[in-house]
Amino acid sequence: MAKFDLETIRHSAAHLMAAAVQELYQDVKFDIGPSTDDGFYYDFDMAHRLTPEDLEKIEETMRTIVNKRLPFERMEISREEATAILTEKGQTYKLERLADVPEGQTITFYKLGDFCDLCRGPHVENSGQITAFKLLSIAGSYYRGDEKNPMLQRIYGTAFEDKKTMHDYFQMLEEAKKRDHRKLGKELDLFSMSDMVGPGLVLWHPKGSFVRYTFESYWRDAHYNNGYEMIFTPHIGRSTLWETSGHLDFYKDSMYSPMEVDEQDYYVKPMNCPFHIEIYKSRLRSYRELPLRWSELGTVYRYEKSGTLHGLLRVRGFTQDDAHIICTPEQIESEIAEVLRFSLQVWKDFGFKDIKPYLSTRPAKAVGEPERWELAIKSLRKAVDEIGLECEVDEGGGAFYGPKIDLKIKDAIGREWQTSTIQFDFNLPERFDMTYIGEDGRKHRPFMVHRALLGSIERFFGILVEHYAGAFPLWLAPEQARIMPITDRQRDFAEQVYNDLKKRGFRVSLDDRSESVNAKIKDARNERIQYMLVIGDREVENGTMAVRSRREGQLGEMNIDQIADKMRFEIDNKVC
RNA sequence: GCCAAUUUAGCUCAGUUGGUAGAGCAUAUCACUCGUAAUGAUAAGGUCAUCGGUUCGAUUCCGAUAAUUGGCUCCA
Repeated sequence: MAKFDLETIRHSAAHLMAAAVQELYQDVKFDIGPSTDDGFYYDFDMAHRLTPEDLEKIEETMRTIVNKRLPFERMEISREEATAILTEKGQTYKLERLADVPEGQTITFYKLGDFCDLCRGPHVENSGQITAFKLLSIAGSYYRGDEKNPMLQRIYGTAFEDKKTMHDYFQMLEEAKKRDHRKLGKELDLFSMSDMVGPGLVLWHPKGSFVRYTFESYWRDAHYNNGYEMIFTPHIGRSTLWETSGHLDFYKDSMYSPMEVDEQDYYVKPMNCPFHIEIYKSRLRSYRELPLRWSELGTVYRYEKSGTLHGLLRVRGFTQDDAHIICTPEQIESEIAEVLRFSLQVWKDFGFKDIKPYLSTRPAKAVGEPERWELAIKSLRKAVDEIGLECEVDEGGGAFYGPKIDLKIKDAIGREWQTSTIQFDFNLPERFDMTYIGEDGRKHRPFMVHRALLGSIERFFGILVEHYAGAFPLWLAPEQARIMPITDRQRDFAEQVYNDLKKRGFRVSLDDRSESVNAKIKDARNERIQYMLVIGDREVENGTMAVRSRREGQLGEMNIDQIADKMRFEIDNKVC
């Protein structure tokens, strides 16, 4: 059992780093140096522009401080004293941070060698107890996270209880690097982006498109089977639509500029909702036809700031697996429970087992009647309870237009991704004056819920690639098996096998290149092909093939019915 | 958008302290017919991201632009 918790070690390492930076650059002004989920950082302001080589120097200095085993000394001082010390040292950021400390709270400084810092603590006892640390990167960061403020230089580092744990962490990072969907996307020929087309706009290659086509088909079938209907809506809409929805007031910066047609402004859609609402409003609606569950794989375009784009995970043109549920207050509870259940089923089919819901409730500034909010939140809570998952609650974390549940899923190497979202909207039904005729013959305002299971198709695909490390399960794989005759003598039989498997509906290829078996195996491995069917003289004679599975290794000789049954089982059961 | 770094062949990368470039893989051709992670030979392939400046001369130095990467911010 470690003597100090990880947070304490990391925070102490941040101080250690700050002490080293002070030793090297005398004019440095300090901001804050907290621990994070993966390590720690410290923000500095100084004339010198840090370079990667500086990190080595700083690490070196940190090590000498560690070797000196200097104590972390805690000092309680008065506010006046603290102000005096910080003023004398010219630590302007720290002075502002000091002003944030509430009146009456004890003010503490921690001293490590010559470095003395306003800090709540706690820390390890001495610098010798920080045994495993590494500086990772330099980044810019706005003071207090506000882009109007000056940009400080941030150094990221990490620290662990011991060297072994740190080693494991870096191994995980290595693994993540190997799985990077941008790297695999190129290697496996799945997708690309082009300068000519524009940043954040994805080109889906045939293999990536096949995977997408396959899971979209699954998605459509699943939706029809779960009581949804499909709709299609246009990519552009007149400005009046976006004025009514409020997007032009609140969201204009993220929308592509309008195009003028017949003296009217048309905008490319950043969201599908207004179109779905217009379908709803195309005629008078009765309570008898509710709930309506309308889904669409709707492609939207948002002008994301250039610096935020990241592979498939953050793009400018993407397809939402959108759906809107329009229902009566009485239906809300069961509808929400059903959406949540449906989401979990979908995630399980893709091989994600670790799922965690996050509930966000009413913020201070919100639209909609409080009773509606209450009913909505109650239904969300109840749905989570029924499903039996532990839920984290972010009080006041909802959007101004409604509360929501987000789902976070854990991938194969333990990273969390925010994906599904189930959001109430009390704003758009008002703005568009959506109504239905109730049992009482009068007009009522329906409840509307936005919901995306996969989030964006692009982002979901990126996550899938990383989750499977490029080796798609058989039901999604663009190529399920490759037949490899050893020499030209087996060619006829190999072709026969190829045609037979093809006829049975499998996605197979025939590698009849004039290459060695070794070379063929190597290439198939690199392309993440699940089944390699090697055919030599022996197999021709027996009417079989030597099966090598990516996951299970050598499986020995099998005839065509056996391998077909095996693959069919894996496909039908979505084995991952 | 902001801070920083990067951009050389289809890919992964060397390289030139300023005299227009090189490897491996991939590709093509030929030979080889092979038993579970690379058979060999030959050939082809580059306005060194783009535009401008300095210079006798720029891929190299300087500036701008674009894209990418790591962060910040943003993600009604």
